Amino acid sequence: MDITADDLVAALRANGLRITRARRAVCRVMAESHGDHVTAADVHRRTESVAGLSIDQSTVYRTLDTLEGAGLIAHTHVGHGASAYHLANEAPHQHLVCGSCGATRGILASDLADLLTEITARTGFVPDPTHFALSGRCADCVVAGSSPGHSGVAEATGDR
Amino acid sequence: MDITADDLVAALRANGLRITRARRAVCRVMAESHGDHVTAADVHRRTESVAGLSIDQSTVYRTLDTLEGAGLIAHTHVGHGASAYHLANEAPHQHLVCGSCGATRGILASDLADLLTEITARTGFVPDPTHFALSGRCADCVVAGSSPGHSGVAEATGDR
DNA sequence: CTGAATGCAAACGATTTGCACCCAA
DNA sequence: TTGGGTGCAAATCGTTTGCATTCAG
Repeated sequence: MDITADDLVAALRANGLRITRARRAVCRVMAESHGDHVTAADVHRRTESVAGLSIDQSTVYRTLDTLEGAGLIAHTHVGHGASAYHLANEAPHQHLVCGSCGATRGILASDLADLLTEITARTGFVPDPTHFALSGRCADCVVAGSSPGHSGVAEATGDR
Repeated sequence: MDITADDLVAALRANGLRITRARRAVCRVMAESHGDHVTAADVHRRTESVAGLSIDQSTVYRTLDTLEGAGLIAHTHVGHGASAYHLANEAPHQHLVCGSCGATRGILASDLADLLTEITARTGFVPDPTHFALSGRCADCVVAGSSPGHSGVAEATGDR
């Protein structure tokens, strides 16, 4: 059930959108990115290597936007830096970003169902865990790193 | 136990840092901001009205950075836009940002303890709920707005 | 007196936008 | 043919940085 570039293109066509070289290239990159998160810059870079053609960065943004509008991809704010785009058919997951080493891992939203329900129960707010990352410290850094909880001084969170 | 501008200044002095007009002004603004989140731009604007003196935006950033380094304030990434600074003595809270109306509210981190513990248990990852906001839909927008979960198309999250 | 802080201006990365040109339908 | 897409360049927003000047200690 992996989505292919053709699936994406077909979906665009179905939405009455035009199929251009640039869109084909971005669809291809996104389909092949399958599984990991790519930034707009990544997509731009990859269209060159994958499709061997140079499309403008602004076109990449516009195309990603179009794909997102069509519900084919989604993006997540992984902290400070650039947004991460991924296929919309991936299982919804919360991104966990380590403030110390920068590592990113995901946890299935379904595994957080209880938590999310609790937030809703308590506040009426319905969280969308997929859209913003959650910062913290990964297991490795917790073990290796300076333990938090010292002189009442805020812990550096790794971003800037 | 509200922190005053003098407390902040004293803390800076205790850290061996110099007390300047700019720092005094930022301390005052932060102390008075007590309770809400202010952006660097807010601070800049308020130093003008509150202290009647114009300090450079870069100095505001540097000073906020200094205060943060001293553990006196902290900042949160409330989505797409500018970071929100607040006094470090506030109870740790997770920010909830409504993707529809932009409203922000907080939920005490202590209320999420179970959830956070669960994430750690499952992944080894120790989340810091204070540093990134969580997006979703506030109670009002859930009632009023289009219900999520339609044709498999990703829901607009309100940012861009 | 001396280095830590400042102001200024310029540079930054991510993203958006205006506009003339071009090509998919 | 025609307007939806594109490339290009310039603008935006939030933030940082280099450098000469200033001032707190």
